Amino acid sequence: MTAMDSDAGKEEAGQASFSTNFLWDEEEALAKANAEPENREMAEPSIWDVGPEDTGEPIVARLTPSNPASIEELLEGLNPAQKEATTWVEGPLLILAGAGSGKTRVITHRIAHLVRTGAARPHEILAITFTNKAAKEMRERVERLVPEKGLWISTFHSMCARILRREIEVLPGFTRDFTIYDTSDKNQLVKTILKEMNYDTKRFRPGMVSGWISEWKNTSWAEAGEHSDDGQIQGYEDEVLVRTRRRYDEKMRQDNALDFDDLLIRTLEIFEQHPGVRDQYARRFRFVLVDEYQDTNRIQYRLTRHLAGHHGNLAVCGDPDQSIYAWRGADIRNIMDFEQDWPGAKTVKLEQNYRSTKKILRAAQAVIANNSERKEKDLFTEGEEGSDICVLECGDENDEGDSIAGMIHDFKGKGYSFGDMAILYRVNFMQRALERGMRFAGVPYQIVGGVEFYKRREIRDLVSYLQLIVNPSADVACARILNVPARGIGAKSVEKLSAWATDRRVPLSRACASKEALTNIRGRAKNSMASFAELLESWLPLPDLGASHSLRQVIEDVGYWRHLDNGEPEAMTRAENVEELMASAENWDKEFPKEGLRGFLQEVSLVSEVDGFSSEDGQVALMTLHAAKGLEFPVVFIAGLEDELLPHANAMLSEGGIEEERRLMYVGITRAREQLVLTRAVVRNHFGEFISRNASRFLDEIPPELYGEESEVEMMENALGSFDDKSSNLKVGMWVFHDHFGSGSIEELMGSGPNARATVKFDSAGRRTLLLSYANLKVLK
DNA sequence: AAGGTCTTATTTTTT
DNA sequence: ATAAGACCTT
Repeated sequence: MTAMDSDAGKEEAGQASFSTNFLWDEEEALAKANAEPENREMAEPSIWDVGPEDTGEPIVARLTPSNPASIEELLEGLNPAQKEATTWVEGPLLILAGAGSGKTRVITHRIAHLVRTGAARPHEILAITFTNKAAKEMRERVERLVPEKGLWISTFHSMCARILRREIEVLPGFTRDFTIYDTSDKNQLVKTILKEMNYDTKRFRPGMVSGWISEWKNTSWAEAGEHSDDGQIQGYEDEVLVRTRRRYDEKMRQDNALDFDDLLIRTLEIFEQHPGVRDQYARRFRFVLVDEYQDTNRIQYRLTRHLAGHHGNLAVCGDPDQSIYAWRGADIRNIMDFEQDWPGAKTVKLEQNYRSTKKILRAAQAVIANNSERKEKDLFTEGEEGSDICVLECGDENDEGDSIAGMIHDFKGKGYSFGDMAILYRVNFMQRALERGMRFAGVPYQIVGGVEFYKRREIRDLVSYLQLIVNPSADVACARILNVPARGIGAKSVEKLSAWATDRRVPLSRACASKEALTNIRGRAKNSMASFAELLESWLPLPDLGASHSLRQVIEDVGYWRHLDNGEPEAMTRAENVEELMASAENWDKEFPKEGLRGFLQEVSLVSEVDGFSSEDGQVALMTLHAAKGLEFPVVFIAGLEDELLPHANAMLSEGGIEEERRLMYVGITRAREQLVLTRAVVRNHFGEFISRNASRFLDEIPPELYGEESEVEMMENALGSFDDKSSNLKVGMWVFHDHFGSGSIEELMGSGPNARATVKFDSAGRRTLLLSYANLKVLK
């Protein structure tokens, strides 16, 4: 409480010092921190605990390597640049790490070096990664070098969630039992609000509005704060958006809920309004590391600033050429301007690539060289020349899947294992056809990301129950399961209940327990709501009894098994998923017995399935190019190399869009160690329509001498086979009929054999280019 | 209130 | 092509 009280009058000061001078006045900060006695009770250590405070002794005084030999050993096998980055102790450090240059190795060794030299105790180190998977991997690798526990290795989001669990109660309305709303919870809430405010949900689609809210938070809020849109509402659309957003924020507070953006924003708010709280963390983390720094946004930048600004012991690591999240607010300036931002910064470039063959690296560099705004770097490898890059031109998306599966079997025969290979693609919908190809050819595969486990209906239902148990204000969760399993509570009844609750600013779950709220509701719905309230009441002790106990209780009390056993074909899978959730809850209780249900829910909200990916499973990995960041595979396929797919059509609309797509291509190519296969489909089924597209411009950017001769051959072989040559009897100017597009005239004929295409001007469907083997055109004379 | 059929939008990328 | 939503019937 002391922190809050003494900070109350410092709001202005906190803001001012932020905008004028980022680096804190050290003495002032320390004096402030020391004036606030630490009176938080430290219960038994748990993963959320902040741990012992820094004693304030200078770092140099600590440099007492207990075992110089162990440091020698640590640095063995590092190249000079890697060694330099590893052993740099104090002050800002920028590590510009090209793809495959041993970046993770440097980070983990750097952490080990800090600990082994005595410069830092493990709990004084904060390492931030981009995904939970990367965090997990880094933790494992560090643990091999530093057995001590207590390091914080997490994503920005997990770190903030963790801080907020302790600190959020300084913000009015929130309690530490807050719920994390994910994207679909958020969409659900936005939709409810749009309806409540009588806006047209067709014109203002919930997904689009919540996207806008997110963008607003990461730009306007980040620049100008809470009131940045005051007085500048222009036109109806603006008004709808702004009013919806305000209601959304209000509702989030009522629900005691935070979305992904809020996790960062609220933490920042606390840091800025309550410097005392911030100081505790800033003093504790004497060394801060941020990985994938090129993909951090302005809010994350400011958080970093708050944590490391005091001592300046900040090491960031990244590669501007791999910045692929500008669409999500990542700001390349963070890394580009690092040296100006942090005076006296040391810069180390890691330019030796240890991953890919010469040919693969050359291809990657040839592509990325087409980007204009770059920080020059000279990536090189002493590795082998390697195999040619293979380009496969396929008939359609199924053909693409089959061809890739075929090549996977070929590679398997050449000594690669399935787990050595990955198929990357730009958009998730491509997954389906590729999956089909794998299944057809008996290739074992795993999808990384995509439709996530926690998004499945049965999982969401049960998680919603648990969320509601911990946080009775979580209306989105409540609305979701009020009638699951079916209890006879229909839309009309929910509407009445929620109107009553909204009027009184009372959570839905409490409304169920109110006689008054139920007066207008009759029959079965009324009874069900009342007994639902009783059920909730009976669950009050659950949060302290562990995740798996809670889950089992819920399943039993609501008869969830019976609900699942409804004769649907998916019933089995759903039951299996529930079993899996049970298993992960049990596992959680075993691993973190102190965390209980609350910790489990946090884990569930922040950990995606990408994080569960393991390369040792002997399965081919299927994932988007974005999900592949940070990974490497001996064999990489990149599918869908078509213009408007990669680069994606939508990306071309925004400034710098093409360049970001090119970086995405670069990321894809540089995932490959030995073999790279690029595929494209001439025709692709989109929304049930066949459309043909040109080869990606990025293919032309790879020097032809890197392609093998076999590329062309494979192309023909794959495209041949099943199709007859139907081009012979067609001529320009002929009238033809197409089953889908109707009648039209041939404007142009291209290619031959299986690749023969015709551009037809249809009477109603416009001009289209069709692959003749598929189009089945009938001549009308 | 629940279950069926018809219409409609859906596809960038993710913590 | 599919899934969610609207709309209709029981």
